Amino acid sequence: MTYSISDLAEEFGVTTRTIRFYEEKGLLKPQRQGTRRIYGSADRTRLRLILRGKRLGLSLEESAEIIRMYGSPGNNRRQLETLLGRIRERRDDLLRQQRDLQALLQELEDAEGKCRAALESLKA
Amino acid sequence: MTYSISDLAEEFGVTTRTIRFYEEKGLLKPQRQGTRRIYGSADRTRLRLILRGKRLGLSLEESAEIIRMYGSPGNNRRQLETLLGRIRERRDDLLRQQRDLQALLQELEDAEGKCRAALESLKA
DNA sequence: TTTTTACTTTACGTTGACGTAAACGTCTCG
DNA sequence: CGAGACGTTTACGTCAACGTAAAGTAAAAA
Repeated sequence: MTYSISDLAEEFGVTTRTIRFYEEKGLLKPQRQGTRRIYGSADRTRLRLILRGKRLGLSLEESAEIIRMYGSPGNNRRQLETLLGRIRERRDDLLRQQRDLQALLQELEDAEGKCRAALESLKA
Repeated sequence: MTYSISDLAEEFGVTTRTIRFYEEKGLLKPQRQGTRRIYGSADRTRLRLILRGKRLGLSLEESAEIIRMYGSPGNNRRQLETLLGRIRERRDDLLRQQRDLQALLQELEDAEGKCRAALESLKA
């Protein structure tokens, strides 16, 4: 399956400018048909990963790094070990983020409770 | 307990410029002692919330809104209902983020596995 | 064949979140 | 009393992540 740039833009709710920008930054490398960009399912997946990273507050550079982590197990030992290190760093960041998120959710729940209580007391 | 601007800066690992910037944007309103800023524990808490929001990828404006949610249950009915709506929107965002995060953690774990396997096969 | 429609490149503009530097007060320690 | 240490305001600079507009190409529809 292949997609045009506006197919992807529409599907993911971003502008074509955004997608071209990601390419400019080396995050996407679609095929060309003449001058036109043709995206395959791999490109589509990468875009999905980028946007997910964005929702998580990652920079494009960080998302790019994570994406590189998947693809290239590489074969050099030292490279593998640094990669393993980076993966663990990222994971620790994410675990901290998970705790932050949990706390924030809890507090929003409390706020909702207070809010509903206030509404109740208005009825009375 | 009270704090100077550099007390807070050091404690939270940010610059004083950052803290002044947050004030400029209306997120903090410390007491003044002459021209000096004096922060209380409420300010400190707000700063903590802002920085947590930042780690979660929230903009300052979004963090500001969430902070306002805690403080002001307000008393007007319509106000309370819109507030309740905003709270739920935010919560839905966060729940989505939680799923994103979980997926990313899973994938990082897989990547770690692949990475370790590659290291093993190098030993052999 | 003309006119849309979709796509392209190039390039300058914008916004959020600060960094950085200058120029100035005010303690407090030696 | 002079020198740091810490604070202040003002203002221009910077970087990421796009937005926006101009000017052109190519294919498809009227």
